[in-house]
Amino acid sequence: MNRTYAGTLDKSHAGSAATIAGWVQKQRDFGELVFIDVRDRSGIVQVVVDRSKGASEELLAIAKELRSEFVLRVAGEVRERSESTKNSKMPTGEIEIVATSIELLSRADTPPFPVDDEVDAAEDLRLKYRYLDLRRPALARNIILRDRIAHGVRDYMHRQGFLEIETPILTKSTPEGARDYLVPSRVHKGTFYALPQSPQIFKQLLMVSGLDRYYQIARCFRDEDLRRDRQPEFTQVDIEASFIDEEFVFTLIEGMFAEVFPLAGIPITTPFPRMGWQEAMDRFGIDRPDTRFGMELIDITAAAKAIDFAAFREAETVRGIVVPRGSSLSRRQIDDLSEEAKKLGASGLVWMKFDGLRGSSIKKFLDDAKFDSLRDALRANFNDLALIVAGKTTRVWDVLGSLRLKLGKEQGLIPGDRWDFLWVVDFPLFEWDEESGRFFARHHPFTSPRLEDVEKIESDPGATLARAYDVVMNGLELGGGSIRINTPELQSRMFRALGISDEDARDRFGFLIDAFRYGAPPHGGVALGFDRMVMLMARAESLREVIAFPKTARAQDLLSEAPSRVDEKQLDELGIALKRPS
RNA sequence: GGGGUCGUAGUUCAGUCGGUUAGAACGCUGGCCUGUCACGCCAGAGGUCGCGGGUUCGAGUCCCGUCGGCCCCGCCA
Repeated sequence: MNRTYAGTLDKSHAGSAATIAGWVQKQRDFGELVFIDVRDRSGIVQVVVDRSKGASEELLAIAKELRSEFVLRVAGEVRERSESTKNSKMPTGEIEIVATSIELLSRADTPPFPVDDEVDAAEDLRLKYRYLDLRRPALARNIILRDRIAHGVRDYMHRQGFLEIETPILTKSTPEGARDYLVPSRVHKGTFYALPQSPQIFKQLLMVSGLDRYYQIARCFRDEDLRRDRQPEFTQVDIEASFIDEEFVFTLIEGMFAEVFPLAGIPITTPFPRMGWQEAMDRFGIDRPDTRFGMELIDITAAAKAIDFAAFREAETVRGIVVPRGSSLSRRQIDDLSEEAKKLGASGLVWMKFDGLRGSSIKKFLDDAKFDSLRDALRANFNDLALIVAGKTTRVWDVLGSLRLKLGKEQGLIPGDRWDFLWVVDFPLFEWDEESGRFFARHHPFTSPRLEDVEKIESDPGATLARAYDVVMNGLELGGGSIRINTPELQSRMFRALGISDEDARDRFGFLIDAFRYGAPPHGGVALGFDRMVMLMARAESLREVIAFPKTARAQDLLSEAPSRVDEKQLDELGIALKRPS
């Protein structure tokens, strides 16, 4: 049976026979004349049954019986419509199929919501009936795009000589990092597998194995709370290669993006600009800067210290952002920003308006000369608004970085059709954690320090730079990676610096440390957030729009109703007793 | 864990200051209709106002609790 996709038909098929199969989008009954819009994954085409043009009584009877979402197969002849009946709103609007036979394959209950791009049904309903939601062309298009991108990635990686290798899903829990999803072992009662947060250790082992160039479109699991761009199970394009350096990774990824992003009409210019972590923080207050607009952070510590204002005098740094034409913001709006700043940890937010009135929240500390000196330091123009935060540098980065993004969106400063790709490099190797009073690995504990920084691991950990890199687009982290440590000696020093005892390290990563004793090549890699890539390319607002069966904000699958209770018998077999049976 | 917001017919929503029988549109059911594509016309069915409790003569509306969707903070090496 030669089936054609409905959406692919056009004038060039006029006069030829065609068979389509799909769902009834809409039936319009005129008595002796019936139109049926038939939908399949490619689109919609109009079928016509016309008694006056020779359609049989039986055919008409079937056509009249059709309801939304009935499944049918239609055979007929493609015909160009007369000029007056063409529909320019439909891609197939110039033609229709004159049915010679209609086979009713399946009836359907009235759907709980209309299967139509126009209608915004409640999200929980859409998730419960996901199979219906996926019939909607807009959503189906995203899933189809996802396939194209995955295929593009595989094709590219294969040509670059990479092997697609699967790694275990049932693996070992390695605390530190995200919370693990655990799977109890039946054979070894009281023990648990963990689902992988990423295939990190396995891909490094594959390098020790000499397989040399690995990639995988890998499912990863993290038991943390969700966001619109975070699902508990998600997909990474995971990559690792031996005998390579940073430049290899940059070129590889730029080449991949140059192939894949144009599939969604997004232009790619390579090579991507690079920015040091320090510069990113100083200019944008964040390690994944959105470079599509200005309003950068400006250091005004020198000018601010000249003012007799305690919060400035005592601060480690004083920095500000200048909102173009922001002097029109109301007191209320500025108060909201102030509150936002406090929520982010600022002790206060100083504002200055550069209109004729020279308004400021610290006006009583400012004479005209000092007001102007701050204005000059901020390089502000007439009618601009400055927002200034003083305090610890990391805190100031945080607050101003967030306010910058918020204002950029609200003030419409972000140009719509721009795609700013960027490498962020020279990350610090460690990050100081106030709470526990120790250093953490910023990326992960296998990341190599820069060669010239190796001695700082012990002498000045905070100043040690890593051979790590992130690829960022429009302020979104698309992926990150590093060149890894490949000697047991350096790895041990790293663990010690992190306060992980030899015993601990043995227990958690012993197999990797062991492996490194048997000849580990220099290697490194990167992991890309595949769902996020698809989301960007689909111009979707949420990851849920690009995953076939996503979970809710509370990590449930409303379709299958997972997670769910299990039989007492199943728990017994696993040697598990619930603490609070209910 | 915290904050915000939403929850009324199958769907999307309206519902005034707490007051009589809870409405609209779409959808659905039946009928008519030959060029529609948001078809049109006629008739009709359809409600646990998320759930539980409270205040009140009286609650969709007020109060408390709870459940669920979404967004944000924390969290996500």
